Amino acid sequence: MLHVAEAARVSVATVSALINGTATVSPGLSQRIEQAIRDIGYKRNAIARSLKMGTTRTIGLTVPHITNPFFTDVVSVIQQAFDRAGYAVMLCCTDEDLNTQDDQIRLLLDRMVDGLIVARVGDGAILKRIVDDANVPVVLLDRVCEGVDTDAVVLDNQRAVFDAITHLIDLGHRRIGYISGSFDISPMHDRMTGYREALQAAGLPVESELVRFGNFHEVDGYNATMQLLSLHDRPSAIFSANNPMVIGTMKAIRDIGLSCPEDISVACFDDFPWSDVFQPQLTTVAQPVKAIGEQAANLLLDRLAGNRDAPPRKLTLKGRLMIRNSCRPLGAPLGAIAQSVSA
Amino acid sequence: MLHVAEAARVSVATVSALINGTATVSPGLSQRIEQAIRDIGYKRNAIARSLKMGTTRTIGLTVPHITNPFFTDVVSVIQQAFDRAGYAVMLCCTDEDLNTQDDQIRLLLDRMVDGLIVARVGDGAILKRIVDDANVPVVLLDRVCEGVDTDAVVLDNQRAVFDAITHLIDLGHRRIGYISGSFDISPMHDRMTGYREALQAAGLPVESELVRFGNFHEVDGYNATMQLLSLHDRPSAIFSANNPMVIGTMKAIRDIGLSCPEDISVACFDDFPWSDVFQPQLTTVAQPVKAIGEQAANLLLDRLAGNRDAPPRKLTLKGRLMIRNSCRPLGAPLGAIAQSVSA
DNA sequence: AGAGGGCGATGAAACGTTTCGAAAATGATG
DNA sequence: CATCATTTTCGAAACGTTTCATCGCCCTCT
Repeated sequence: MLHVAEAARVSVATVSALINGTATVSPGLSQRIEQAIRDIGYKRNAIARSLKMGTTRTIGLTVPHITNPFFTDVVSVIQQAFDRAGYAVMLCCTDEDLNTQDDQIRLLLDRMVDGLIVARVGDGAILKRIVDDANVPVVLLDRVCEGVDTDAVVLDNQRAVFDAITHLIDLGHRRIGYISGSFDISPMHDRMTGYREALQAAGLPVESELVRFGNFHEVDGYNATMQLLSLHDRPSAIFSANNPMVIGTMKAIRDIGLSCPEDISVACFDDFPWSDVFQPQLTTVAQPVKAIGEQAANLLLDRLAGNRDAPPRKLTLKGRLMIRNSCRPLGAPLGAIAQSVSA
Repeated sequence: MLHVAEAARVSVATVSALINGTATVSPGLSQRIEQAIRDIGYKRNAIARSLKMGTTRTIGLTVPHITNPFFTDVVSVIQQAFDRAGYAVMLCCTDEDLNTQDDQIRLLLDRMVDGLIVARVGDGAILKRIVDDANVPVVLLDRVCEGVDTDAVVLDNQRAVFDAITHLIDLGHRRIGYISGSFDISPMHDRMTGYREALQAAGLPVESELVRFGNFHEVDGYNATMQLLSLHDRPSAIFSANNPMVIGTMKAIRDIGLSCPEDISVACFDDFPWSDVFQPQLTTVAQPVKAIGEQAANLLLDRLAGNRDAPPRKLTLKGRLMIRNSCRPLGAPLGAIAQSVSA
């Protein structure tokens, strides 16, 4: 900018005024300055600007795993929304690890991000402390956190799983295996509650041998399914509480020599693009990923636009049960499967 | 830092020296300063530091679509690598749009990223200009760009497709449909070449009615497949040059009332995690995503470590044909499919 | 014609660091 | 004890912006 000012024989203040439109500058000088900018190929240094202005027009986004298709989609939507608004997005993946998450959030705050969208991991206490003394707005995504009073976008997980399990019960299933992630994040807790309540509402017992825990990865789903399938009285259906784990479930079913849905029905949380072109077509709980991402972005953009003092807003969206042919009616002949399928 | 200095009754220079370890400071002062840092809860402002140092420890990463599983995986690996190295990653998605890409790269450069990893889009001329006068190292990912002489990591696309098409020919297929992305990015060109050469090597004609173009999205694959399937003499196999488009292919096959592999064989570029748990299990060309991501990260990290003058390095990795049951031997009875499957 | 008002341009301070040369303190040596 | 060498500390400039108070100019009004 100094060079531009010299070339145009004006002061840097005038150049700044022209670039930002913060004051009127006469046509003559404007032209000289614009010419100088072109000649020199001047680009404003956003770092210096950030330092002076105290804002970076950059936000931080941390998710557990970008390869989990739910997060892939949400990240994609959020990225687009902020791109439109002229913000850059710094992406971090915590790999479900608490320390990694803390480090990354600190890294982001050091870099003076203007805001944060966090799909948290692990215990909320440290997150709370970090967020409290960071002076930027934070939006919690997918996973809320008691004690951390801030904007959030979540799914009605309990209801969604309730509906899914009820669907299985309606099909005649009585022993329904359930594979959960660990309880220290809210959705896993709520989903489990939905499972339990659906069984109770149907007058069925909640048997602990039918509930297994994993750490969100494919291998965890595999192991859990192996255990369920080797039970003395094995379940006729399995519900997996996230998407990567259901891959493990399908592999376990294949490896043990069973097939879905003939021998065992499967449903899971989170839809994915391939779900209705391959067999079996998985019955899933589809999250409204587009809405989730956009709402999260909007909440943060609203804070960034200056609406700092509004009370925390918590948006709860509804999941949608996508009924396909991976769950068969129990007792009905196999040919009846087709009838239970809806597009 | 000023506050810390005052609290510890030293100069800011001393505080800086202690924090960065750039000079020895006596035990007495060290203790006072550290105490003050704790008391005040001081965090170094990375923006101010960047301005002074001329480095942000942040890199820019642009890909066409993060929802394309190939890019999802590569982004994930790259992100991890830079996270380990203490760098932040700014992610942009160009949506295969040239102008978006230009805007985003400019945005990143304005923010003084230390380096750039680009899976480019469209014409390379503008990219070249941007990269030339940006003074940061650039690594091209997946898609090279003649005229842009810089580090790059790509796949041997030609060979990979050659192998895949040859596999189809070996199975007895003679009319093989091919769905390509547009030619202005190098891999699509090379993949097409592989297709053509495989046919020629087998003494088969290259028929233009069997080659269709799309813009990388599912809907393009759908339309292209519809066209191929309504040909007077329809192909017995279809190869789709990327992953999102093959979903469209499968949907078109389903919608038209055919089934794979009984009526038509399908293979495609890019593997995905579900490929061997659902039916049909797609025969794919798997890219070594982990290696691609890590090599790209390493090339850039090496430049960032100071190795600026080394000549451009171009790494070419090999794809791997994953033979599954979505391609059936022509002429053989259906039962023979199982024999053509390898784990 | 002189005063006042509005507009356009500018100089300089500030944002929070790092760094360099100089000053001060310390220790060793004659 | 004076001198010198060495170590530790510090003041101030610089990074590239934005912003505010000021200044000069021209126009208008009495």
